Amino acid sequence: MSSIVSDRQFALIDGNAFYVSCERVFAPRLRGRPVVVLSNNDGCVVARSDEAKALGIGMGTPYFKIRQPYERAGGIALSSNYTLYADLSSRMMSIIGQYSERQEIYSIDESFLEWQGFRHAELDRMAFELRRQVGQWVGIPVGIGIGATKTLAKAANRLAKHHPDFRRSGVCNLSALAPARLEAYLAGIAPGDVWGIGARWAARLAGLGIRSALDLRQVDPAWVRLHFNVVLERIARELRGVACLALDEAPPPKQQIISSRSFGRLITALEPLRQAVSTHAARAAEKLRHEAAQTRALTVFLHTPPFNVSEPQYHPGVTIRLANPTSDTLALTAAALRGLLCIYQPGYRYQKAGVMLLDLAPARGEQLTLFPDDETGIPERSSRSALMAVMDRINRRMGRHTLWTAAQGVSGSRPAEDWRMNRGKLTPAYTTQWAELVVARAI
DNA sequence: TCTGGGGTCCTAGGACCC
DNA sequence: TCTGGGGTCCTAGGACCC
Repeated sequence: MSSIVSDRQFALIDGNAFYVSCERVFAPRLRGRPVVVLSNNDGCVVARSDEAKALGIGMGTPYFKIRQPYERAGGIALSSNYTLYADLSSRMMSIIGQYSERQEIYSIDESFLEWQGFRHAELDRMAFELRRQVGQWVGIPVGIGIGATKTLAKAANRLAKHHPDFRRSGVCNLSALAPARLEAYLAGIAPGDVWGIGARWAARLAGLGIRSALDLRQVDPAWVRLHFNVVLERIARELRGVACLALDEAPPPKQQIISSRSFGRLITALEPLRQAVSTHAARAAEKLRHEAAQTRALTVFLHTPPFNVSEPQYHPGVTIRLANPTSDTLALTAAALRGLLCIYQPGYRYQKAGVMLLDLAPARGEQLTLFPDDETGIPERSSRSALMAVMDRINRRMGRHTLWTAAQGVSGSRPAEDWRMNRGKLTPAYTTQWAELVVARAI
């Protein structure tokens, strides 16, 4: 078997409990202990170490619900340190990229590779070497799954992490297995654990007698199309080894950009909402320029807390069309603040605000109207884009809060951020701030 | 007291066009 | 006796992902 040269194979490489592993690189005291990383505002659990999983901590659990027993059991909780995770991610991804001409970076901790024309023994050897190298160079443990389709590679990755036959090596190559063994492993995977199948579909599938990935592989794809849709049909075909999902090497241009945050406390007054909306407009505009794109429409929205039924609920949103496509922070801020005035109602306690940019287009070759609108007078366009370029450069070089708009508010030498989120358990920016580097001392 | 943020794809139905 | 056919665009809603 292992001497046969394979046709195209997909590998899925991902970091185990990635955020927790990033934290452990620089804080050895976290090793061997239950550790969770919390979402923004220290709200929900978004990453768990094996030890935390063993305590029964579920993914997405609101932290306040488990905090007391968890901490009593010696558990540690940390705020999300995205600066650190993004930096370690890019180091990990560049190592992974050395192992194939074709790589898709699928998320902050997951990457697909495509391999063609290798013997299975060579595939396995490369996978082991990759795993060893990422472990040694970045300090992140990874799991690797190999299969004939992306969906099978995902399933293999799951087995590499959870199944006793593969957990020790951390590598699972489903394509190298005899059909009967492959089917035996697929029989042990619940439909809801297959990539692309969520809780809703899993429940409906169970009602129709589909109780494993193997069952789904064996039903007629046309039947799946009839009872569900083309998305699930593709998943069923992929489980049969028919590749329906291609490797996406270059991410397609974004279709929308969102910036939003829950507040650290509920807010009723207009001024802090203006500051928050201005900050979201500025962040969204910065992302837009990073994409080399412009927008022709922007939505502003507010939310009252969705979980407290005794409070009056209100979640308005308004979309503002722009006469000229733009990526100018000042123009987008002005439009967003106009939108805020349309939807703001006093008397509610707001929990969240955000700005979405829709209808994006590449920055070059845009259609201008004959008539400049108030915020982006055509004669000023080129000096405005030069201003934005300078602002982005300064903020990249000197730090995020070096230049900002007055509408974001001022508090000392920073934006006001009265609405700032809670991040009480934040670890240092170990790899991106000189002042926060780890110092090793000889004893 | 305390429940994240940022995305994608597909479908159905209505408006509108030639 | 009896009202075409084919197409696009937009929106809302539903499902999923990490």
